[in-house]
Amino acid sequence: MPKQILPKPTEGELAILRVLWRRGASTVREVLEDFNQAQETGYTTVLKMMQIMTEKGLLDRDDKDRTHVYSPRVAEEETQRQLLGDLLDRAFNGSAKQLVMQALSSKKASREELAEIRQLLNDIERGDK
Amino acid sequence: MPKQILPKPTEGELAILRVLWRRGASTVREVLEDFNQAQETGYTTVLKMMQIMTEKGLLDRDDKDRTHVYSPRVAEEETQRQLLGDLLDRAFNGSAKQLVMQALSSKKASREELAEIRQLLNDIERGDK
DNA sequence: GTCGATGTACGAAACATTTCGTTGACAATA
DNA sequence: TATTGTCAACGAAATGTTTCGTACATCGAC
Repeated sequence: MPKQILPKPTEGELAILRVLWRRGASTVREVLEDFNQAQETGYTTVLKMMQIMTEKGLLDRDDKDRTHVYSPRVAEEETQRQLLGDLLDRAFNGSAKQLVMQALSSKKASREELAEIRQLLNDIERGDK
Repeated sequence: MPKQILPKPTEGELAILRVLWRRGASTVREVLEDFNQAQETGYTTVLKMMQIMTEKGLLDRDDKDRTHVYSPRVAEEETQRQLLGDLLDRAFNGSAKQLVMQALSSKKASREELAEIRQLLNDIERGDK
């Protein structure tokens, strides 16, 4: 039983996770200040969410000092995979191809990025199956 | 002003939309029966959701007969684009490349599908930019 | 030690989503 | 016409998420 299933983060929870992934372990105030570049949010709002996320197992909390320090308990890639897989099932009928085609055609990717994707395609075709 | 912005469908709403996209215009009971292949749901639950979706503009309702007939007001591809773009911003920091790489590496796509994707890459590289 | 700033905890309000019980209209049929 | 089944409408309960007011503890400056 290598890994427990963590709940899918809500929209607000994901916003907090993104800050922690970028900054690393942080206090509530640090997350708040990062947030408030963009939108106004109250201190206790962020605190409460991070407390709930800790209960859910999404964050770890170091409370040995008075000012607690939170860190993400889930890796960014893991969460991306989870959310993407979820969307794949719920909106794309499980068709990865459709999803990728939409992502490529409707969104901007630079020439270098396209080349990297092409390289990945090569690896996949050669590697497995 | 060619097109109004429709709200992002919730999880339950998306499930209903998928039935309608697949079946075409349907009654509440038809959607319900489609649903109940998989999970048990009450009639009034589905009815209520479809009423709300109609209010939100996600569905059209033909109520000239006693049994109303609902149809999706949003195209499947449009909604896919919307949800994918949303996820791209919220979880992938806007990097379409990262998203595509995750989708390709973690999920199954057949050889033919990979070829199609490769073709699309060609088209993109040739066509624009 | 007192005061003000900063921190956590707690509980509830505000809001959205999902679920369903009940009611009254209508229709088919016995 | 009386009964039974199907339907839409309505309202409310149950649940989950987000927001924040308040209370209380701790720390540092004075």
